[in-house]
Amino acid sequence: MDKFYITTPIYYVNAEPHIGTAYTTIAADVLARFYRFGGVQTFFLTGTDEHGSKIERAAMAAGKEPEEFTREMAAKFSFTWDTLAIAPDDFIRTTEERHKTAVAKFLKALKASGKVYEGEYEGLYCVGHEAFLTEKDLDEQGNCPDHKTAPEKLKEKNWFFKLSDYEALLKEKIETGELLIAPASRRNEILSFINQGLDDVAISRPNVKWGIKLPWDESQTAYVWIEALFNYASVLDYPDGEKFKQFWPPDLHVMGKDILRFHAVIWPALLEAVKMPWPKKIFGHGFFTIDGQKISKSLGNVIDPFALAQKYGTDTVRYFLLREIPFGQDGDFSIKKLEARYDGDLANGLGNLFSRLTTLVAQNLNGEIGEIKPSPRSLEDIDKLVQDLRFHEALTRIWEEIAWANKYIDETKPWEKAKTEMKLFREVIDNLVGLLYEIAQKLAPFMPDTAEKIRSGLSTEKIVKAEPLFPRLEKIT
RNA sequence: CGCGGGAUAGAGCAACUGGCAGCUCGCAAGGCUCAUAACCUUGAGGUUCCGGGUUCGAAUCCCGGUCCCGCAACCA
Repeated sequence: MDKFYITTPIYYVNAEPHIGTAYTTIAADVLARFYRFGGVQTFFLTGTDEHGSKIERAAMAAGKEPEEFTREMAAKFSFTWDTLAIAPDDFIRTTEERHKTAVAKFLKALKASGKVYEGEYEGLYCVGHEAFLTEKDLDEQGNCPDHKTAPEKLKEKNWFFKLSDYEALLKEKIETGELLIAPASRRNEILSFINQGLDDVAISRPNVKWGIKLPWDESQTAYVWIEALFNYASVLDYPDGEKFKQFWPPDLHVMGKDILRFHAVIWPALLEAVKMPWPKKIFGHGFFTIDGQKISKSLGNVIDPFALAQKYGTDTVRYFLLREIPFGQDGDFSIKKLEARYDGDLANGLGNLFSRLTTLVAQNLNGEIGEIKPSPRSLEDIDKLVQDLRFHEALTRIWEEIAWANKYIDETKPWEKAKTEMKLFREVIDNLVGLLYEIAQKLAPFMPDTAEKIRSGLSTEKIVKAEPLFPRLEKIT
């Protein structure tokens, strides 16, 4: 592989970052770091989606102009990713000029493809919202839940994209694996969705002001989804930029399963229309429940990833999310589980092992070990697991090695050998240092800070007894 | 017959293409003293939701059922 272009979705700024968006972004960051360490030219993108009537309304509710509101929200996302040690190569906002100009070029190309036509959309229009609602939005009486009024049936003029023309092509490319959709259950879901028949989609709105105007019809703005998807190309300076030439197409789009359809159906069809290569792989991960309950604002169980990282540490949050839940499946989040992982895996496991080893070296070798010897254990299989996005298995493998090391220490009793058989003691220590150093390397994409502490702790001239990597929770709470 | 996921030890979960049913926590007994009251060993604990079928062999594949949960595109 000569390059790796990975993206998260751009997050809609009508809500603050939560545990779900953090999960997606951490997973993408782990992969980006993994490939970067492996010497692959890597481009990792995240960002914010800032147009649409919902944003207008959210800004109004906050008593702010959309520009100010979106700027503040984007900063909040960026800051949160920073505290989670997420290091994207770029952060795009759809209100930026570079995005708007790229989208305008894309829309022109789309129009020129002949796949766009004028039509009418009929839907349930709420006067209070000045927007269309879907049946799902309505309350039990069929009224708008916010305004308590019945929506009107209204027709509006839209521009449509002939998505229906791409049914056969989409099906073929997904079936042959030219477009990979993972995990397999999600792929099946998309295929059966396509088999039900695709309707054309509206790509514009006549009544939404906060958006990007259609180049050929300034009375309409581009529908946010259509425009937002294109961020993946606009960030690379589509169509002529150097980055575009180097990194297009995306190697992997990571996202929650809720928005897989947009990425696996509409997005490739749009690209086909303007003759752009398709992304290679699209992965839809699962959802969280919190203590077994669905995440919802009204239940008040929304988890703030920033606060979580503050309290438990960035690496703890990164580790927990990817270790606890098999990537691709739904899972449950709870503080209790996080603390159990912290105590069991991080403090008692990795942290304690590091303490044992550094103390042995400091006490018996005056902290001097010379060159770090190769690991006696092979950890090669872990790379493959990470490439396959099987993060929880990769971490399980690493912890098997930690367990092996603890057992090895107990069986070889180096504290006894240090008194009698110095040569054997050295051998045991060399093995342990070599292994732990390699563990740190495998761990680096997941827990960059911890990995660095271990590596630097072992590669100094004089090793000293380490400070606990993961202090006991009762001491930090 | 809208689509999908789940049901495995007291709890929480794992087991890619069928091959001795595992992990963590908890519980019981023992060991160790290098280590963050950490670590190691052993043990108890299972009808893998139910009923059929395929197979030398099924948690895994097929058929039928029960219960729980999510999603249902112009809602990002």
